[in-house]
Amino acid sequence: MSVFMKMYDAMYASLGPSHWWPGDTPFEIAIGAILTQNTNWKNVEKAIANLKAADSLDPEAMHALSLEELAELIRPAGYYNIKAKRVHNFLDFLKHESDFNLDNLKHRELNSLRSQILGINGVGPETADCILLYALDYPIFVVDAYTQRVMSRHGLAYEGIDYHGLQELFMDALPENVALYNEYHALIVRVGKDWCKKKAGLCATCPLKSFLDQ
DNA sequence: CACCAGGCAAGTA
DNA sequence: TACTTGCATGGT
Repeated sequence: MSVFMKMYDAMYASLGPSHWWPGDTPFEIAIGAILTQNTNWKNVEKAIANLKAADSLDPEAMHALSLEELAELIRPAGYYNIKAKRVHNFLDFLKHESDFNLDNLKHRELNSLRSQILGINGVGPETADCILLYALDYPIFVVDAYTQRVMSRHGLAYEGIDYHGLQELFMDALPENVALYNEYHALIVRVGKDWCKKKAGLCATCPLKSFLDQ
């Protein structure tokens, strides 16, 4: 068995299922992916609650809002002016490419759809991959700052490895499986948040300790 | 008070 | 290509 599967098994055995991505619909998940850029998820929840309360968590309704109105609703998520533009850019894309229906994107080939989504101003590799995996069920591995930190801190990747380098590491080693990619990323985030923090510490109780000691 | 949070684009050299 | 900076609220 590969190191990557052993790592997964160690985290899953210790932490159990993560139930990601939180969100009632694929659309809510996609919007959440943009709102959570460099931002605590708790703040995103407040923004999403505001959108729901305003009956605006809907592609057409949200697209009809002015940037000012949108910014005000998503204010708790931080960077609200720039995120209002980013969300609107994504909604423009949805309008023109899928008639405001995310499901209409699902028949497309992964790599070409990924390129198109990356073409949206404000959607970079992580956000695009979150949308593809968590909202559209494509088999793409999501990398983030936690992945970078957890892997390099444990000597499983060199410092400075870039997004796609890290992504290839996982995707070359793992079977192409949406449920596996989904849970794996979620587990890494949980380990990153609770044990492998920026300011070191807590390694003694880290779920990866037993796996690494072998 | 400082630091961090499920990034990205634009500017600079 | 490889850095640096702006964007901003809310929790610890």
